[in-house]
Amino acid sequence: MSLQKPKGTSDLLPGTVEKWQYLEAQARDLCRRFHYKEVRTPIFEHTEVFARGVGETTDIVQKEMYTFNDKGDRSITLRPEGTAGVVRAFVENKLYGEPDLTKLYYIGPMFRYEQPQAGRQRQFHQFGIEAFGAVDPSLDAEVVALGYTFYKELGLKDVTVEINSVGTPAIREAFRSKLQAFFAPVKDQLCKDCQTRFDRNPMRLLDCKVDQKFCEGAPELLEDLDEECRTHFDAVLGYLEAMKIPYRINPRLVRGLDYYTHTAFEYKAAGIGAIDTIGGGGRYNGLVSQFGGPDQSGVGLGLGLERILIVLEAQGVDIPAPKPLDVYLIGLGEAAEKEITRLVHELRVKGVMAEKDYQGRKMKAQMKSADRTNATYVAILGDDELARGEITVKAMATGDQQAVALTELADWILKTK
RNA sequence: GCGGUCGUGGCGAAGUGGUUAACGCAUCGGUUUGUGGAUCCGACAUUCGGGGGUUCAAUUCCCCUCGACCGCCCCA
Repeated sequence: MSLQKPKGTSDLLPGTVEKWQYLEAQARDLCRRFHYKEVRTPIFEHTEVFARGVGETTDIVQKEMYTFNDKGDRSITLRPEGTAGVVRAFVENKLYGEPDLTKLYYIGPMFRYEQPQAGRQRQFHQFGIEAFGAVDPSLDAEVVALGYTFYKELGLKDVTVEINSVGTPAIREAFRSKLQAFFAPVKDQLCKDCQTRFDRNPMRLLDCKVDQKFCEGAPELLEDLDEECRTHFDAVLGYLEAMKIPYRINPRLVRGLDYYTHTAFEYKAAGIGAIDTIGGGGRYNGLVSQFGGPDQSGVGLGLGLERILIVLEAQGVDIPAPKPLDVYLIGLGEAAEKEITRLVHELRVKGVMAEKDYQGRKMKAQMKSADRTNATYVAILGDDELARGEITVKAMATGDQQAVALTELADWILKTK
């Protein structure tokens, strides 16, 4: 069948969207308290934004972007991550001119052309934040803390924060050569992937699962940090401790995006098959100027919403159920059914969640329907009630029934809620 | 991009080279001419992801394709 959703995408149907709405509501409230404001940037950008922003050598840019030419022959790319677009918007709109820090958040879809698997889709969703304008390590810590708090408040258990300092581009460059020198003698013995990593991204060698035996005694980036980096990193850790955010230093943590400087971190949790990263972020001090803005710094994070949902499910954490239907109206006979159509509208306008039958089904079927819908009340209107200007209201949980004046039904229901 | 498993009604799931494709759940109707969550009875796939091939005959065998799930690379 050709009329199916593109590979790696999904339809979020009723029953599931409520969970998304809950996640989004939690994220918005969290950001309100941390004083981050929402920003909505385009879902597609000029390819340059990501190619230059994320880094030409990254996997994202090299093989995962949804890129196409539009009718004006411009190269357009569906955003594979959130930071580059937000930085672009920050610079383009000259938000750096504001007297205070710019603290932004976004929630929305991202796109990467990859083979789907557990916790990985071609269209997925991220909740992310970006804070511009301060190099203060307390801001790094705040960003880490916000993500951690988000997980905590959702009820996620056993989330680990891994953190590292990736220094400055100059330090990384030097470290890169040092690593290559270290691995050069055994280069031929490395796995196929590592042979290519050797040239492209030697820091990834340290992460390799098969070549761990060659990693012993390898140089560590943390040891090569200069005074400034070291001080910054220690300060970040100090603030995390002050906020009681547990963390684990992972000296081999490298992120898949080129723009990070100083702080880099990831959140990990079990339960998504082979994948354990549920979010990550870091500081990016050169990115704003690279986009043509002033020399302002930034820190941010991105959290995968699908992955959170998977882990919540795996851990058996309940998400609050949406409110049930207030009342299901049943009309018996032509006159009563007509009145029900008017009444259901009146109730809705007055703020009651109300539903009725549209298929001329028997009363029994309508009762079943009301039961299935989890309606709090069923209101039954027949000729006799209609004549008296009343309606029979039944509480589904207890089975209790009573007559309520038609004119007072809305208030009666609202009062009992 | 590469590798593995799989694709039967709304859902779950059996099945076989051959005249009517089990069963369970759900749904609808009846048992109960105005009362749900129980019982019993009945109804419900010209069709087995799509295309092509082999065959007298294919849902069952072969090829291609699309998709799902899982894994590698990498990440959310």
